[in-house]
Amino acid sequence: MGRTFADDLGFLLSRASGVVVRATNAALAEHGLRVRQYSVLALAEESPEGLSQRELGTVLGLDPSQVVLLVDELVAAGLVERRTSPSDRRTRLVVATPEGRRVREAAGQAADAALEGPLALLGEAERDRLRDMLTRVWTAAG
Amino acid sequence: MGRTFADDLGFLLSRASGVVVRATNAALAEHGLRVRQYSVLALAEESPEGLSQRELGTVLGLDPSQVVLLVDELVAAGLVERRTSPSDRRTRLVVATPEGRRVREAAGQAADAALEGPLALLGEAERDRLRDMLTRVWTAAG
DNA sequence: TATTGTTATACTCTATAACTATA
DNA sequence: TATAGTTATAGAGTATAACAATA
Repeated sequence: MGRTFADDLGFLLSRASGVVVRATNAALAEHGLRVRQYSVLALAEESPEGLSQRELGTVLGLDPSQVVLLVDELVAAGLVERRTSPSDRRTRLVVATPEGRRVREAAGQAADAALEGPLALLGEAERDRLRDMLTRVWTAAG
Repeated sequence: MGRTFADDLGFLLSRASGVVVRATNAALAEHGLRVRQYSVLALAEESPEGLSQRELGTVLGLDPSQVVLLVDELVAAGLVERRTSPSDRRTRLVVATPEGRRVREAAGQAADAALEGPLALLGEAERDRLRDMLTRVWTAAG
């Protein structure tokens, strides 16, 4: 079929990811965040009771030790707090603070706007298909 | 529309890229390569006259200074060589050696096989659509 | 002057192992 | 014995700036 390296889906995925992460980091900079921190904040903010660090790592595809450092940074910035789970004292629930919720809202809008550049050539239906396919890549890999 | 962070295309792209890069790196390890080095080798191997480092950086989305280091490593491994362009002595053409061509072939098969895990849930037609969309993301960002 | 490649440096991200506290 | 979190460390990836050689 005459496939060349330019058709390699692994390459295309990592290159597209690169441009999107760069654009998002640039947009998040004015909010004092980077994508990885923002992803932790966003997930915490969407879960009123908070998520355990283990759950965060599982969803994000990060090692638990990386989650610790990201949460440390967000705690230092006053955007999330660690609460010991009432049902299991090993578990630390990560919960967004009021300030964290404000920052997530503002940073989220900046990140969404920054995404419009790289996604400009994709219609809404295509974006839905892309979401679906990328989710299935994650599912198959797990 | 009730969008949550799990729908964020930036997040989905970077997470999918992560699993694919990890799987590919694991498969390339026995060939003494990592994905970035492999990508340079593959592009050089496909172009008999070689590509300039500038071209490599442009296609791969890498800074020229990063290309220098990757080519250094491939040269040290005997997989590519630098040739001064006859038409412009500033330009160094990166050309695969015979050994580089052999390694690219074997490593390419290993990388392709490793991709089948993460891509297992995508049919051939979907993969074509995914290639197309990811290429347009790159185009729009450039 | 502009472009190609190079060197240097700092920072971020990733991978791994060892350890603690709780279960 | 297993799980959640933590600490430490090394290696890989990314971002910038300054510079030499050539155009």
